[in-house]
Amino acid sequence: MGLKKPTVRAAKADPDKDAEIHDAIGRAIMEGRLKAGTKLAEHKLAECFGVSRERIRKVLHRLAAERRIEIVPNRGARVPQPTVAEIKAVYEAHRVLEAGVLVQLVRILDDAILARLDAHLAQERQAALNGDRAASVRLSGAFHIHLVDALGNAELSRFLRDLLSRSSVMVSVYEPASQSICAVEEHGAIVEALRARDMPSAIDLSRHHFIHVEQRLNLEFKDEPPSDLATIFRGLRPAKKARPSRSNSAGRKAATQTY
Amino acid sequence: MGLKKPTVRAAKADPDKDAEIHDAIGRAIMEGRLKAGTKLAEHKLAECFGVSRERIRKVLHRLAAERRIEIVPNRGARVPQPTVAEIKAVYEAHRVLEAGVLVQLVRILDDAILARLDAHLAQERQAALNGDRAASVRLSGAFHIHLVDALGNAELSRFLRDLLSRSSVMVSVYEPASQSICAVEEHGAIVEALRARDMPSAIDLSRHHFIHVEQRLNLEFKDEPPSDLATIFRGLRPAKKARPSRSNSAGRKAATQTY
DNA sequence: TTCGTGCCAAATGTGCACAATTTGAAAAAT
DNA sequence: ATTTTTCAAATTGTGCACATTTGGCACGAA
Repeated sequence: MGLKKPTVRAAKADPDKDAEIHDAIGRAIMEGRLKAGTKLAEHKLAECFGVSRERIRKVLHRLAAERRIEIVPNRGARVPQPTVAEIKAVYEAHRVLEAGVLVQLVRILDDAILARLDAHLAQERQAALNGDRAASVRLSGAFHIHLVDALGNAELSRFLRDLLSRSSVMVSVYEPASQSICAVEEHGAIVEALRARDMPSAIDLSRHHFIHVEQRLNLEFKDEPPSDLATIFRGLRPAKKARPSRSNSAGRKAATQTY
Repeated sequence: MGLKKPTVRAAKADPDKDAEIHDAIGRAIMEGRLKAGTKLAEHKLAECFGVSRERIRKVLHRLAAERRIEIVPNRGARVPQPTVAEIKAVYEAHRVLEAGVLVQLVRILDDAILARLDAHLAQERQAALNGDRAASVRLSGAFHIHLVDALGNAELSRFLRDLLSRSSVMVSVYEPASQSICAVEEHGAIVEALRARDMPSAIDLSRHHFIHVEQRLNLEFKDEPPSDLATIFRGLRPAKKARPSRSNSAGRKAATQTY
């Protein structure tokens, strides 16, 4: 068909195609394009991505193992619709984890780590000054990732990412009062407490920070209509009749969570 | 047992057969019967359990998603052989998590929780008095589970269980100096600090407790021959030619981890 | 109208056959 | 003797066909 094909007979043996689809669905959930409660029918997705049904099936089960979708036997997969209690549990888990992280961080803190955190804060402040809301949201979440990653512990980093990927689903159900710009200086205060090796203060600041974030959530239930799969995953099919359309329209809307 | 069969024609539609196999393999890893590095061939396992290969395949991929085995494409599944660095990371993660748990636990602590912890300590002391080593080991691990579960947070509880299931693989590779009876009174000291709402002490006691546990690990590499699948999963096959052999020889050797 | 019953379309679960890849070892070459 | 090449057996990956289950719709009775 085209001039250049990575494999002459692309029909078989695609080692990272699975990952591609996995990411596509995962991102669609993260970014709120797939509304909570939407059914993920196997053969519809297979059609959307132009692959066989079993490949979709495998990806779906993997996503379920990661708790990013829900599968009930014989009834298919859906985007989860978390309850208020579950949301609070995720935020609490993040809060508890971060307290432990801060305890350890005070012990191993060095100038390099502080420098990285300072650099990140500078970025956050700059974004706030520029009024760049998308960047603010992104950087605000990244702050907490920086904290865990500073410990260099793969287990802890992975757990935090799990929590973040789950909380992103939640903000699409219980929409946050998004006008409140994330409190950059709350992050700054935590870093200052760290610099002073003041562990109790750091923990307390972190705790209150999370309480503020939680308060911003609007716990009114938002019942949105399910999404249309074909619309969402447009342009990802490996070129059947329509052109591949280089300009991927996905990724426009950034994640809405605010930390 | 043999008189009643749940489904007369068990050939199809077995909703919890998957879980059964998943648990069987999972436990075999946890209890150290499956040595690190052992290859988990799909065909052999299918034969062992008397089911089709795809069922095994599904279970294997689920175990891989839970990070309890490793699957490399086209090369099959193996029981992981964690490095020293990975082991230390798991222990550190547990330590960091428990610090955060203690911070929160001091805040929400009430008499009911303290009573449960006291009851558990009584069990631990009793087991130590009786010289019941198996019970000591089991209860010693359960103590930390009690701590997280006291928060009533499903996310945190699940994460801790993940960590425990992974560290159990590790002790089978790097054998602990098992003669050292687990320090019951280190657990007791943590509870006392909690009772006094002395958060810094509780964290410090927990930290040192983990350091002691880590020191008990013999980080000399132990290269054991791979296990024989047919031997390990004997008596689980749904009776083909050989007798079901009611006396299950498995489960003799308890988990060896010591907290 | 409302509830119960039964049937049919659609979606999910599973076994099987075949394709593709790895591996181990024998054979060939340096 | 050591390295490279080749090939076959074994193992994993995948598409397809079919079995099973679910959910809704029509139909009829209270």
